[in-house]
Amino acid sequence: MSRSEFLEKKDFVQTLTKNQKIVFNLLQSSGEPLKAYSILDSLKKEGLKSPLQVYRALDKLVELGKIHKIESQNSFIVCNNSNCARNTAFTICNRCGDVKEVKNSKLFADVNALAKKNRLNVTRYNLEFYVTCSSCKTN
Amino acid sequence: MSRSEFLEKKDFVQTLTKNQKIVFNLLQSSGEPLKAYSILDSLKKEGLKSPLQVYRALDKLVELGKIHKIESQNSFIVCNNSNCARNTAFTICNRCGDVKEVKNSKLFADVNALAKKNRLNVTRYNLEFYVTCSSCKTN
DNA sequence: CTATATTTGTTATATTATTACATGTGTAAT
DNA sequence: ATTACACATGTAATAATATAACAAATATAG
Repeated sequence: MSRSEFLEKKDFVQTLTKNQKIVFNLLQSSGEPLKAYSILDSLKKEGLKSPLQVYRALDKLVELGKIHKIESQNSFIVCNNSNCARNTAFTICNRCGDVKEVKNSKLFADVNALAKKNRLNVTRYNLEFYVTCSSCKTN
Repeated sequence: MSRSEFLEKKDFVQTLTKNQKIVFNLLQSSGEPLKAYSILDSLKKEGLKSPLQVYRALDKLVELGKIHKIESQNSFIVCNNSNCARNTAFTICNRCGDVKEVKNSKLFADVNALAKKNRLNVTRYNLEFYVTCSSCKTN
């Protein structure tokens, strides 16, 4: 069994590689979305030197479903929703850009139902809600 | 009344400026998503010289709701759905990248209802369905 | 052990997007 | 008509985001 075959099996504990780990840890400790080059800057002290090292780790983490890319911001955030199946739903503040992953798993089921109802053969979806976040609303 | 005030009124026929027109016409005649620099290349003969000219036109057209940006592809496509209210829903083929705007207006209402149900104060949303398109499926 | 898959390192370069500043053009109010 | 303002345009430079190409190191399966 090749590594890639192994990784496709369902119940395994993914062993991240060195670079994947340090990128993932940074994203996790940050909690908010980070951009590739800001990750690179932060991880210079850990020995990362080139954008490609970061992008490779990010790509793999996205593939594994451990992080998500927020397309409209070119940023990356730790997955908050263990059942997401790589589906993503975010609220993004129009004003300050603050991003939160929508956790409500009913929503995910509902969107899947919508897709089915519309006969879309969907493998995955990404839903971005643009909002005015509560702290921006009061100011 | 300033131009911007005028433009905010509901029933007006937007007069696009020169650059906005030629960018919009290209997108319309293309029918498929185009990228900014490919638009620039195509419009060199019309006198466009710099990326900024294209980006400025694109920004305004997006703002007017006449085109949409497909975030995950950095591409732009003419709006197909006169009632979209700047909401967007696309299918994007995993394999060939082919993009189609979802026209079904019931879907838009349903997503809005979902947002309301989840108490998200949504001004606009973007929904990207990743699919395997029919022509990729057969090949 | 060794063949293979995967990860890493490194340099260079491609692609996407914005800043900054000067100039032109249409419209409104005086 | 003249001034003032908003908006649009032109242009050069540069920033930000992402990938290609290739060599070397490391892990895993057989």
